Amino acid sequence: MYKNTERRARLTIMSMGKTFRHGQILRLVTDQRIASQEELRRRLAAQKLRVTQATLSRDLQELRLVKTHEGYKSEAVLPEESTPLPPLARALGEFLLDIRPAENLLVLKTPPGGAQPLAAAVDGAKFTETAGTVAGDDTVLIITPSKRSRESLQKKIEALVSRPLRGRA
Amino acid sequence: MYKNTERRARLTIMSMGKTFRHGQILRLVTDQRIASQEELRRRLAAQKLRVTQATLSRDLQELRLVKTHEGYKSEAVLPEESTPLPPLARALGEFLLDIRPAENLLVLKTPPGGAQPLAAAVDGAKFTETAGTVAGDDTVLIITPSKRSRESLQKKIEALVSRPLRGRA
DNA sequence: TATTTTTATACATGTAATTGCATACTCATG
DNA sequence: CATGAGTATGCAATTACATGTATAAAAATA
Repeated sequence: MYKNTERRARLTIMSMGKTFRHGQILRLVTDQRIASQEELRRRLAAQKLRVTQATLSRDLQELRLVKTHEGYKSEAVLPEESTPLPPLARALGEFLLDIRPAENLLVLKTPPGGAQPLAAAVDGAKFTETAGTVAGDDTVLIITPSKRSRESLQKKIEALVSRPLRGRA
Repeated sequence: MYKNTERRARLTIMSMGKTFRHGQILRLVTDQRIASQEELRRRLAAQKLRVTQATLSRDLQELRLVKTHEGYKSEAVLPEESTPLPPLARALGEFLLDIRPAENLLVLKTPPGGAQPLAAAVDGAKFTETAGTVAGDDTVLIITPSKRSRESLQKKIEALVSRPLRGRA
């Protein structure tokens, strides 16, 4: 199912609520501590997504989120707190040519063909500041919610660049 | 109604139908020369997949396979041709995972590969607020002239998402 | 262990998706 | 322009989904 659960979103108006809701659940769950399905229900309701606890129980199951002492987490990332930086540091070292801030945007320049892999690495790092990334051939555009968050992100990236990768950061 | 055992079981049954058939069609079509839907029907029937020509006509359309002098081919590898634009509401339902406002930009997140079709649908809607759109793999960036216009556009999109076209719980 | 809180499920219901059938449409030929 | 092969589509029956309600099961607490 979903995408089959997997990959393919169902083409239905009905699932419109479901697909988006799943995305929201993932977002809520990853940046804050949701202690119960009831709490999650309230959070969603606060943004006009009104469903019952029963539905959330099913959603969490489909999303394979499990409850831990710190809220719901993806079972996949449970084993170990992923390694966000190494891949990014390497990608930056290999591709980054320039960093150009622009208000709430951060533009990364690379040699031709380097944008996609670098963008993938940036995505993989899952910075909380990034609202999204778009990559062309030699340019990666990172969108952040505000100028402030862009500055924060920029510092992190610059730190990775100036200090070549070494063991875990 | 059937006795539901488990949600996953149903899904499996479902995908065994259409999804599996689609996979078989792709396989057959890529290694041999299928000259007609009737021939395809016979080939599938030979492996216990019995459906009518009408169904195959629909399948081929969904798989975006077009007929050429050498049988059915994926349109993707053929000279470009515009794909019918899915209505925005439908595209949103199928792909939209999250909406992230950022100053005068609106970032729409989708599952991998969903950005292009969703962006096409957004373009098709011809909102007066959009100055332009850019799409990567799983991110659609909509640029608007101002924060104000972004807010306006955001509301319109949110309305399409949270409120199904036809009444529903 | 009893009580309360939280999560999972059987069931019913409303919708949407899938598919076969019959038939219309298309296009190349004679 | 009639014919026939091949393809598309309106309609109806069937099947599958999503979700709420009510309630059971499980977990946490007292």
